[in-house]
Amino acid sequence: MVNKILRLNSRDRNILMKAPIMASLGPQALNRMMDLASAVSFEGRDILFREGEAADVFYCVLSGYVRLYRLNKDGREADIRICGPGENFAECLLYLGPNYRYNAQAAEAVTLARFDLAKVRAAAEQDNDIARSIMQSLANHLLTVMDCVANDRLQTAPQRVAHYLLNNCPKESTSASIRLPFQKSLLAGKLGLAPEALSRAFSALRGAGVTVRGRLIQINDVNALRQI
Amino acid sequence: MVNKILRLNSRDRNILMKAPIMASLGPQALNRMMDLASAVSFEGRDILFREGEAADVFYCVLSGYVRLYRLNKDGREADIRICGPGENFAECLLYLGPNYRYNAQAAEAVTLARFDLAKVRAAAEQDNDIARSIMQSLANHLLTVMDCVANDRLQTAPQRVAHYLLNNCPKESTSASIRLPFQKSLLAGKLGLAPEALSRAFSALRGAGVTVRGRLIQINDVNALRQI
DNA sequence: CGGGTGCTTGATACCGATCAACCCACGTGG
DNA sequence: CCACGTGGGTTGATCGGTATCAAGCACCCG
Repeated sequence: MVNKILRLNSRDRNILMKAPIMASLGPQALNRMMDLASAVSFEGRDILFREGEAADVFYCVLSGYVRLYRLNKDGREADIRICGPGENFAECLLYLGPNYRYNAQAAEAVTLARFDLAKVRAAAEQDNDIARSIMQSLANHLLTVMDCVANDRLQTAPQRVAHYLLNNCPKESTSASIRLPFQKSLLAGKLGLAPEALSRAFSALRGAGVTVRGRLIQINDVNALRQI
Repeated sequence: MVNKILRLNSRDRNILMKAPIMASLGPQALNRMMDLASAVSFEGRDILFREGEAADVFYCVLSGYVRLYRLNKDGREADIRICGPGENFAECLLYLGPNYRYNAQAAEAVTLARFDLAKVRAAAEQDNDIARSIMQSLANHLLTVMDCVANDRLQTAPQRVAHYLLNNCPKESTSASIRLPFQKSLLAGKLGLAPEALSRAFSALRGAGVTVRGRLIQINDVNALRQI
């Protein structure tokens, strides 16, 4: 497992500064947070941490994708969230219990910024900018996950896929083409589907003008998708 | 619709001070927040607000239960969260867009504490205690809703019910009896089930020593429930 | 060429939603 | 006191959607 902890190189620093949790900070809060960040990378399938382990750091993705998921006692997995570049996770532990509450796995090779929970907690106490940025992040994640619950409970597989596509194509366009940023099996998990169900959902959407070849998705009629 | 806005009476003040979002505050932060609170009550089935409406206040439940839910375009409803006494909701809008993101309905007669979003936001900027308390609340809700996603995706109806019962009976007990604090149909929604499915799940749990009469639930063997 | 891996397709089983009927407790009014 | 209506809950029958299992396919890379 390749996960040496390093200072951030200048390219990673640039990426990190554009991440939402950093971008809204004033200059000195930004410096303070950047000083707390270290870099770490993992290979695909590496486990970053497991549910129940002692939590001492939270992460912000610089490149690649990370899967947050739970296991039931039979060993079945359910994805809770997929985190891509600029997204942070486990920051909710800043003010909660001492253990991780889900598993995190690299879906591919990833580089991450690492933040010591205790140090960021201390920084947030002293700098309102940092506290505000954390609250924004928490509030955003909360709404995202609430959306997820509502979608799971209200939408069928083709509707979830249509919804995902609409959220990932330019607004106000009549047609669009999208390149998935990750494997279809990952998208399936994100949408709460088995890979087979995602495949069938794409077939069902062919009738609505959706063409799939590999990671490329052609949408002929965006409005037709909205009717699904 | 009975929803006159009043100063809190002394009984409501006592309840509110014990709510998690207030209980962790130091004395002057507590006073500051108590001064911002006003009281409002609704009858069962009243709508507190709808998705998309301009959001100017968030709430803390003093008595009764509130349903947060979404609609799909066919008008079907899906509950996102059920809030009981001491719980607050819509506080995530403190640092987000100007509109409510879900509907809120009184499941029965309720009394609520009302907080002006802008005033609390200003208070949080000045008082770290308040900011910390909000972060704790957000982090808690985030984990709760994440649990909800994982449970929806991993558990069958009887498992969800068993899980709910276990979370609501004293730890380390061999048997227990529970009185549901609300209607079964509300529990069904909370667990992402149709009322009929909840009813069937209870029947299925009879084999595991669960007896239901009205709102009273007898659990003969807590450990048997854990095996479900 | 051979063997992965990711994806698709088909057959089947299961779970829960839905619809409909019924039950029961309760309150109301004749 | 009883007829009636209402609301919450249960039960049964059916349907639809998705998981699961199994087989086959396409592509990449050694």
